[in-house]
Amino acid sequence: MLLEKAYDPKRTEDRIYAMWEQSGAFRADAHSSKEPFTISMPPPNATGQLHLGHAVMLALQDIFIRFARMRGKEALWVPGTDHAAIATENVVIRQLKKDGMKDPRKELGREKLVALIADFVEQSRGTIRKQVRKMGASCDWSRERYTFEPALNRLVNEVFCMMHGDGLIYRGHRIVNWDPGLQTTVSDDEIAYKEETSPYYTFQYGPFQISTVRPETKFGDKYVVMHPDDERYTAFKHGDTFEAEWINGPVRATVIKDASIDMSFGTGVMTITPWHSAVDFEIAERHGLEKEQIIDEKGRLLPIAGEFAGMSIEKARPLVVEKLQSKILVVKVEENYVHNIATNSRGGGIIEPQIKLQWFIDVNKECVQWKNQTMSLKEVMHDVIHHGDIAIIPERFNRTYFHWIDNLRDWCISRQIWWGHRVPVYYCTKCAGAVSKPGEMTNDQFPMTKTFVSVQPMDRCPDCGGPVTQDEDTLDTWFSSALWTWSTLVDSKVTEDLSLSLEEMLAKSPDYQTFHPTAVMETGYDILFFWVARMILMTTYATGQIPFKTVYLHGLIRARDGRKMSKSHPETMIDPLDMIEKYGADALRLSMIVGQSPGNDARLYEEKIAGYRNFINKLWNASRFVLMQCEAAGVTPADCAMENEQWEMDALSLADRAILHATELLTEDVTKGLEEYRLSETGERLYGFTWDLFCDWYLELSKGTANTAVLVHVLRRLLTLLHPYCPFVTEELWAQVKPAEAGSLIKEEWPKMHSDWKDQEAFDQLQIVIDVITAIRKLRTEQNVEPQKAVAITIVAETQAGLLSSQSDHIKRLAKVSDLSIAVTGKQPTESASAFLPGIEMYLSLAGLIDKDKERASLQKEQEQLQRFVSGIQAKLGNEQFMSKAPAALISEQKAKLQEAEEKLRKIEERLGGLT
RNA sequence: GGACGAUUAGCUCAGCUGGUUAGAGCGUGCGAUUCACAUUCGCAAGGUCACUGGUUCGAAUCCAGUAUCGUCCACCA
Repeated sequence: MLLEKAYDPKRTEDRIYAMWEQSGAFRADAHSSKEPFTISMPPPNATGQLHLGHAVMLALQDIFIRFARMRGKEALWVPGTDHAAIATENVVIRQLKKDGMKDPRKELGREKLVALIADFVEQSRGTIRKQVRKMGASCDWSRERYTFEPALNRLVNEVFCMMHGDGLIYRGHRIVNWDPGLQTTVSDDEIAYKEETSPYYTFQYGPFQISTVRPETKFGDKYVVMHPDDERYTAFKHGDTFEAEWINGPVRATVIKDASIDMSFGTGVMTITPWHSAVDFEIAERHGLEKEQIIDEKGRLLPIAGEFAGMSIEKARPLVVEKLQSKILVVKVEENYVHNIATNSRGGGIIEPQIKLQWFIDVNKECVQWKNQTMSLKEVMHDVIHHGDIAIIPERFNRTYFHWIDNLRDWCISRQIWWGHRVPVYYCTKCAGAVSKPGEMTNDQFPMTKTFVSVQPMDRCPDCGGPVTQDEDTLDTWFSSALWTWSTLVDSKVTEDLSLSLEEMLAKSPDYQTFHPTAVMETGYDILFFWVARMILMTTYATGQIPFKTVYLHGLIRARDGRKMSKSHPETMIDPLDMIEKYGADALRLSMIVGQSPGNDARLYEEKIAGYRNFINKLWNASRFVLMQCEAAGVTPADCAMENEQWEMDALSLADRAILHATELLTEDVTKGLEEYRLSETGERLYGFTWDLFCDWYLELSKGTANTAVLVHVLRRLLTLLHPYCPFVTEELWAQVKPAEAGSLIKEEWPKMHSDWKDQEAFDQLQIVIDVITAIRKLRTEQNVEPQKAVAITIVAETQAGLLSSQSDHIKRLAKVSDLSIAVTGKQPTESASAFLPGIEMYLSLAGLIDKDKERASLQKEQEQLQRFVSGIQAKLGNEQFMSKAPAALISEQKAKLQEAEEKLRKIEERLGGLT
């Protein structure tokens, strides 16, 4: 069957994908005796659209998993989606508001809103599934998971209870990042600082001058803080009080000395607002100072603001300044003060720090058993990277990771949104006022409540039988994502049995037993902290295992000009689905892999994708050529079985022996490259081999003298090696050339080396033939010989005459030579132009038409290059230090090169002398 | 303020543990259209490897510093 002239991915990809899926090729077996190899797919948001970030991750992981599968491992790639708590709730609420609802949370209530979001997710989840398939991802769909499914909820609750029991989870009044717009807390890592220019005010505050960009928070300020060593203020002692005229009348203020104050900044004095600033909060905690709330959760001023109460901060700010001005307390205003404001990276709302009662994970408490020691979560996280249990690629991210751990504060895990795993904690309404566990509450300004932490829903207080209420908060979405590598491997059925402990559930889950820890976690470096670090934290704690052995961090895909692709600049956006439609998934995959090194950003643009589309088409046409050769020879490709035939290497042509040798080398390089996760380099190697050696030389050389067995063998090998990179086209072509007994390529075994087929000498000899042909072509072009015109060539080659004679047909055909004479010795024919290779002289005879100027120019250029080279080597060899210190092999190599170059130079100079 | 990365051909990038006459793709110039492919083929032009020092027999590669760009972290009231 003859192939179409050009490859059409649209007629191939969906069909091939369906074939793979139906054949069960993606499915892994927990009871297999093969070595397991697992990847957990970072779950895309359930409501999302596939973007380039997903595309690159799918391409990389698919290469890893296909390679592992072909190498005979039990390869499992677990797909899934994320409920993306804040993001998803936002999307739905925004839509409801668009549809006319004023306050969806209030109007619908918790249950109805959550049900609506669940419906929405259910509907849109199918989109991403389809899109993942479009990329060719060979993941095991029978094991698809969802971060918010009941089984995972059970595990989330279980881990929460364990951690609470170990005192690693506590509830406390702490300063948190509050987003007044979204009405929820945000973790430290989700804060993005934005530069802003605002007026900067300096006020008189008693005997001091204090500065701020936020006058509206200053109502409750009654502490002035300065550095204990600040000589300007030695007159003031810690604890001194004084009276100051302030916004709403006189206040009594206290002097606090604290070493955290930067003396060189401004006046070196500041007032503090502990309720609305993390730094101030810490100072207040250190000195046991009072804290007062000034701004409410909606961002409005509280009664403490007096006449300003109820106003939004934006509205109050100028009015407060006005009032201070009227009291002549404004010392100066700097209009264009540049500072950073904290915003929520999801949604962009301005963050207003607040003291709130929240749930935290204690990262410093030493109570985790790890490697027979008791450590804190921080220490475990540090240990597994430090001791190489987990390797990060590229390694430099270790430093970033350690730095992050060093600065890590307790993780606030509660969120005041409804879409997510609910905090599994219950409060007795009757036992209110009683203290449940000592140390559970950290701030005794607030009343205590009897608290129960429970995996199973509770409705009665076990102590008094009174009614209980559940905690209103949900958990940070990363809490459940942090369990992903193993929670997805726990048998869903097992989680329904509430009598089982976590340990028992793990023991009863064959998938977990077989496939965890996973082999490699592949994700973008931008979520190293959010996710990778937290998986390490939670998984080591909960299961006693590391979640993965290798972390492969890919870079960001940027627009052609290096900018981040963003919705605000639609012209920079590349939609992977459009690109698949236009160029095919294989081309898109290659364009994102080759030229992209781990941890580094890479630019993508359409021409690049088109370039790889061309490559795919090249491969297609090479296969088409091989099939045509088989047809012409009356051979069925399926019957070709190089491996089973006893080939006498000597019976093969030079080109055959050389390509077999090169194919073995290629196989070695690709295998090693993929083992070492060097995907870009390996992709380039395959590209170059296919196009330059196989197509441009071997196929050309085989025209007229095709050895179909070798052709088919090399093509098969090439398809196999390329399959992880471009699975669709290779699978499609495989069907045409595969051995009769073979199945689909996805299940094919990775090639084994055949050292018998190595023949370095043949390869080197072919290289000489290639060089001769190229040199003749160059001579032709230089001498303006018309492409169709056949020429006469004389070759004088002392040692290689035999080789070149044996290949004279190839030289004649590929260099368009009609009259080729090859001799061991001889003189330059008259009326000819010359070119030289080591030990080989080539003369193009062209009676009366030789352009001597061009020949001279060409030879002179080469002469110059050679002279530079020769003098470079001579200097080296004349250097005693070099001769005594350089390795012997290098010296003899240099000597040989020198001799070769000198000889060639002599020939060129001889000829140049004859030209003048 | 701290850390990390980048700087190699017009553009986008390779170049692993120091020894190459520094590579690729795209683009450019010239030429080619029966016989796998114009999504093609042939030939060519194009680089003092950001700069300054150092280590070394030898540096694009290792070290130090400088400059420019980028990213992350911290955040100053």
